Amino acid sequence: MATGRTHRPATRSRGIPEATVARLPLYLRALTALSERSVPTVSSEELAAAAGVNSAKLRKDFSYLGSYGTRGVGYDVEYLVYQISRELGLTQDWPVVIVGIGNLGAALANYGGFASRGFRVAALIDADPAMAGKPVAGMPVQHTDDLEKIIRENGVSIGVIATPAGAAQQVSERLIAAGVTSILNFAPTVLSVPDGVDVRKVDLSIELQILAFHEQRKAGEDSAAAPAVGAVTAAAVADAAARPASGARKPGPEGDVPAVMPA
Amino acid sequence: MATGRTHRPATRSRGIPEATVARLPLYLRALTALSERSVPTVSSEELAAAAGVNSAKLRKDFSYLGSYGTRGVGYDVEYLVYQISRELGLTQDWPVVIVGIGNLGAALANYGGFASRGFRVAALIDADPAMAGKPVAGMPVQHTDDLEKIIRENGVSIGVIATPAGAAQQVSERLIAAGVTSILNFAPTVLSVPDGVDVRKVDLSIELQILAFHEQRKAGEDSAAAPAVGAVTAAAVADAAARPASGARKPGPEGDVPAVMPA
DNA sequence: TTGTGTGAAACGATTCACAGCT
DNA sequence: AGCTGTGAATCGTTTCACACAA
Repeated sequence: MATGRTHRPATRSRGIPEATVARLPLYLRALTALSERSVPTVSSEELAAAAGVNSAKLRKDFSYLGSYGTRGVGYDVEYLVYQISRELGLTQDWPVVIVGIGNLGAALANYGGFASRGFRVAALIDADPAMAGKPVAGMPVQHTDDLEKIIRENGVSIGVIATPAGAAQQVSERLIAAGVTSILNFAPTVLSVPDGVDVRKVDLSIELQILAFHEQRKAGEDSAAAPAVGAVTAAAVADAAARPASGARKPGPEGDVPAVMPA
Repeated sequence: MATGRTHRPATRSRGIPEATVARLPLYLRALTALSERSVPTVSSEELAAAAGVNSAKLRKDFSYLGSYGTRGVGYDVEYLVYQISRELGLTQDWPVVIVGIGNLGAALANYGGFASRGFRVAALIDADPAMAGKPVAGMPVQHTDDLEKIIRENGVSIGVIATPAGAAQQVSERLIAAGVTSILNFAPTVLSVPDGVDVRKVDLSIELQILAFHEQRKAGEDSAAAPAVGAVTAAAVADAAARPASGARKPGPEGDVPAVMPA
């Protein structure tokens, strides 16, 4: 999961729970697919299946938006598409800049999913002068020097950071100073930003680590108390030693092998 | 946030809460940085700041792993790095395949964050025969025909899907049939998989939509009851009309403009 | 004295189960 | 008869606040 930064504490009585907001895009996608197949109505059961959630949750989610269904019938697809779009703010145009046009930045620039939903890539920005002017996704890459100007002239309020970790904090500061108030961060760093700025983080390696945790559990279960552990990385074995100097220490729940991971 | 699929219901008394698991990689990264600067110990306060969480949460999280700190002092960095790595299963080697070598797949293949943490890209797989043999990230792309063989020969249990949406479900079925039990899905589709298989989803456009929601709120607040809405997309205006046929209907909490979004 | 470890309280999200509308 | 909308019960997560160990 991408980790969100603290939001306004949902004081406003009309507040939609954060967990619900995070699912609206999911419903929207399922509804859009139905709409394309010209399906006029769906039941909460059907739509929930398409979105991969259970129907009680979906109905509760929709209840925060208002009463958009018809008892005994279901939801009108087109109407619901519009209501959710409006709630998410997708009925307006969001110009976005992508900073850091490496492999990932280029992938993002080419990603069709943005353009199709109210987002418009207003500019691609990179710090490498050699990149300047080169076309990526049919658009010339611009140099970081012009970042502030680009943000202001295009009225950009959402920035995407796809730079190396080292540059991310500084880039975020420049974006924010120029007027950006929402950031999607792909760099593996914790950004520190002023209040009022939203940051969401997408971290590829964190997702894999979470999978590894569950994967490890499965392996451990399949073979009860058996050995079953896969090959240990060379680095982990090589770099043994390090352990706190102090004396008695409760062992971890699963043994206490001294070693250190690569990094 | 990436959306996780249902996991085993944490019955096992020794179960670590899912929310905690999701933060361990964050702590690990912060600790690794400290380790590189040869910092010997950290307090929960310092580490929490570095990881972007509050210290009570961090201490509670660590308490699920065991008692690895020293009262009055803090945590031993190296020791904690090892304990968390072990808990996450990163002391073993995880071969991973990436299926779908487009822009995003190539970006993932080149992403250094994998290799550095127990993950090894075992193979790159693509359905396009023209890609076969081409080197990406120093590795020849292999054809989908050999998918099963590759999975088996390398003992791969984690697969990354970076194909177009249309191909994702079928790819996931082949991966699973060949022995994969964890999938990281970048395609914008809900995968349906058998019990026992973990799926995590990363969806770029969903993250942006969540940001747009909050961004919209900010705009609405700044200008009280003023107009303040940005330019409406041409498509949204063009495609008015559609609305459920039925009569009386409670209006949504925020008006009831008839229109439909692009898609 | 300092900072961990943890019960207990507060909060938020999910699920249940059914009243009520169509 | 069928399916939504929603209070109430449940479950998981976060925060509080302080006893206790170094």
